[in-house]
Amino acid sequence: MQIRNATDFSLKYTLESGQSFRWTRIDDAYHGVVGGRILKICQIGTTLCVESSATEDETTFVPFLRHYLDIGRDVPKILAEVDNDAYMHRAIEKLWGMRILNQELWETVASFILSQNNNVPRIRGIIRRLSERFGERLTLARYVDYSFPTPDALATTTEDELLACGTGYRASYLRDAARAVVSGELALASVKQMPYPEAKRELMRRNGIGEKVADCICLFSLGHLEALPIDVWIKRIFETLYLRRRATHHEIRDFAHTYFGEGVGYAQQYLFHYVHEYPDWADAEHLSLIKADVPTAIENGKSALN
DNA sequence: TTCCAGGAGAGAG
DNA sequence: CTCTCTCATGGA
Repeated sequence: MQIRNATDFSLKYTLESGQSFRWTRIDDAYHGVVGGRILKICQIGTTLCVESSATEDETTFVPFLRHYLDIGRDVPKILAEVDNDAYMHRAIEKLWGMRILNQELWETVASFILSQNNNVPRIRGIIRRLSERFGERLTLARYVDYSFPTPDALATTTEDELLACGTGYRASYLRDAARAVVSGELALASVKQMPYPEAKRELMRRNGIGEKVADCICLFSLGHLEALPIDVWIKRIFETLYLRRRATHHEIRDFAHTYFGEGVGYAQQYLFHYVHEYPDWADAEHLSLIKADVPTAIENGKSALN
């Protein structure tokens, strides 16, 4: 099956920018599990070639996948709105086509609970072991993978079995969240209907979901582009490039939202991935890109800073 | 050995 | 409100 006219889209940057932990590149094709089936996707120009382990109805599958990959949203327009300085301009230019996924909600909740105080390779390993242990075996040709465990599967297991997958102290957070979904105390279907502030607040009622994880869920699953997950990297980036001083999360949030506007989630993702792709992100040459623009940036953000 | 990773919670001040 | 300490794990 093919998806045509995927313009201003990069499969590589979209799937390798730390928002999903489930995709593996083999040669030029990405293999992953979405919605209980294995997908194999490769990009040739503006065409995506897709294979599925399930029998797909093209009339529903193509729109589903376009939504998952955020194709169809006018991302160039959003990027134009956050393109406020030479530094951001370079990030957009280098990572052109990167989009923010709309991932399945339960998987995103569970994955980012596991992400706290952890690194991407380890998070991927934990999720892989949880899926092997509690998910359903799937095959596409000779490729084998496992569906993400259902809330029920994780709610009815023991904490020791979760620990055996490498979750560490996050095991109880994960199991409690699974139980809350099963009991209906955390109503995922209704969270999907909520505007950003309510969705975030509802998610943060769970033990193990703080502000950053809630923002990741809002951004990477629910399409709330005004969400700004502040991890150690985003804090470092804003302190180094824009605020040029030690800053609290509140100050960073205030500045970023004023400076970048409604598309701050997209701006954040380009900055986050850029500094990972380019380890020299804060060298003299890079700092010179933004130096002339900083006073403007601070000025634009000042109304929110005091 | 220590430090770090897409942090959060509990407690103290 | 902010600051500090701890939490399990493995790779650098």
